[in-house]
Amino acid sequence: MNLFSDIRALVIEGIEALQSEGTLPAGLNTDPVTTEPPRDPLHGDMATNAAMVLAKPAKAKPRDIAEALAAKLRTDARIASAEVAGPGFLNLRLAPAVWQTLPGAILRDGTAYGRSVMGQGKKVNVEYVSANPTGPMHVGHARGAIVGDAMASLLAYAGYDVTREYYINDGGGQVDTLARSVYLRYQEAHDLSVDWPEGSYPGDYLIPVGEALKDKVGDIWLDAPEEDWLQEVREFATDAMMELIRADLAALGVHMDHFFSEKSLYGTGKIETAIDSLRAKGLIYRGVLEPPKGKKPEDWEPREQTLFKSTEHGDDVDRPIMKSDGNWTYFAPDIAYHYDKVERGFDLLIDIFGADHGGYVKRMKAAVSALSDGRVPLEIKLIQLVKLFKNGEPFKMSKRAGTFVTLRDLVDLVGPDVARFHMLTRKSDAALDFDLDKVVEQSKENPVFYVQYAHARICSVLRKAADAGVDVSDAALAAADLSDMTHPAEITLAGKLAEWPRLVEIAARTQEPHRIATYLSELAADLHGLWNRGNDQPELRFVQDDPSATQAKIALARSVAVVISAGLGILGVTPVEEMR
RNA sequence: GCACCCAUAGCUCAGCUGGAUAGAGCGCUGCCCUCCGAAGGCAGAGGCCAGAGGUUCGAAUCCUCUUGGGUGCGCCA
Repeated sequence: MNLFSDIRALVIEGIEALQSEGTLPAGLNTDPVTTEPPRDPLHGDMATNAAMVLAKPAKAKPRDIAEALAAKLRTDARIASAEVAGPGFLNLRLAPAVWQTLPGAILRDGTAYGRSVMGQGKKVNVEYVSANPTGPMHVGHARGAIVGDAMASLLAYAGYDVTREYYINDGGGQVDTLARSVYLRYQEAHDLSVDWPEGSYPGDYLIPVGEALKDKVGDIWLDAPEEDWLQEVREFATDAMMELIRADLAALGVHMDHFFSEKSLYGTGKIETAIDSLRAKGLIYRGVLEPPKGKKPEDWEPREQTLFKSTEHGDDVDRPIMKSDGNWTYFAPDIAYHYDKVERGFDLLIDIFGADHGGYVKRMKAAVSALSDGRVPLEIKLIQLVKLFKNGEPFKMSKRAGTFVTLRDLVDLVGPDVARFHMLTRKSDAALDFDLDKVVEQSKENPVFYVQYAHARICSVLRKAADAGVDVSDAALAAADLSDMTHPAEITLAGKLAEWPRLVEIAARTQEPHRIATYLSELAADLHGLWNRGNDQPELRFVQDDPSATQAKIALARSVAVVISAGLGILGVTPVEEMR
């Protein structure tokens, strides 16, 4: 059920009728024809641009087309009025009956109202978080995790076949550093005093890992050379870190379908296969790069290395894939990983990166373009940083002062629902302010509360009506007679509900889950607006003296609750039934 | 130096594959609380959409340039 596409279909029918009677020429492309909510409600319920986009190909004046189309549309029972306005807009007002049937339709569909088939079951891989397994995740990771997770849910709701994936960077030198740090904690667990070299990970979170290692192997590695223990400690340490990370993600409500290990690419020929695929396309060569301009390359010396000709696929310079010591650069396994994704048959790849990886976008897109011969698009979303505040003051994070805020701290302080909703209130390519106190405040300026409150209010009304003996089951409400639902405030609210399926498609197409949060805030505002009118106008209250009148009023309210539930479901936020 | 991202009300930000008189919250001004939940409500003032060109019937939206801010730029991932 999508009122906007229903009416659009009606508009297209009208255009076809005009074509068959010769008023409009045949063969017009109607794809650009849209039906959308008018900016000003005074213009009507819905507007179409049909006359304006058809004017040029039909070689006719927009207003003439609009008049002819209006005459056709007026014959349909669903159209109460059709007026030409401005440069050629056709403003439509829908018959009250159309609005009156909407809540029932929503209640029959439940939270599936708004689902779309837009994605056509296409396979999408959303890779997000992918934090290094060297320690607990911080607040910045939280935003990427939340945006990625909501993106995945949104695309699934819009009809895509979604896989949520995490790439574990467990193959590089940093995990050696991690292993050495754990080894030091292991020595400490045996009451040895140790020195922490530059660049190690001295965080407290490795103390229990060192203890656990001691419990597992005793003292066998205490005096052993590094080559004896490095490999095993590395595995032990990354396993421990991934356990930590999985638990943190679970606390946020994030659950991956698949964890992909970088290490699994080494020694298995997978990197070589991927690089060979590029070599077969003539994109791998030995060469010398120019030094970057502007930056002072103090120890720059021209050096021949193995390069990927990423400039063939839109990058600015070619990129090295092998270090001078013969090892792969970090880029090589990344190529192999994306090659694997392409081989797994995904139709669309989405990577969620931190903004500090912006310089990496072009080369990664170039790699996927080359590997898939341009068949598989790679979309990369950069997540801007989160600025933490506490009571209006910037909150300085410092490991030394003990004020470093981890993802787990964040969840413990504000809860997963508040964290998730607030992180999704801004588009992800803009920086976000997160005030640890204000996000839990219960006031209108806090959208998390405002939306939750709307849902709770509706639940409260349902409880009240049920206490009065009214049947408030969705089945009963869906069958209620809404022919008295005519007040503008009620129609406005129904109009907002009608926008939901359309908004889902816009959000999915633009891959911007924050639009869901924005919409929910608007919907909540309309609900509260109707509620407040009930203060002055008793006929607008949801609970009436007459049970059947109450059912009619509540059907509208309940359908708002259903859409809020659906929207919050995409965002991964629990709709609450009571506020305390 | 180059690349990418950002710039909308005093503040924080929405703004639909280009559409009509650019919206919300906060703050400000004025009214309102016996009323389904005042955890507020209604109304008002407040804009050169950073600037300049261009494309278009039509531009906050697309293109070019300029300015201001962020991020990144060969053997770290």
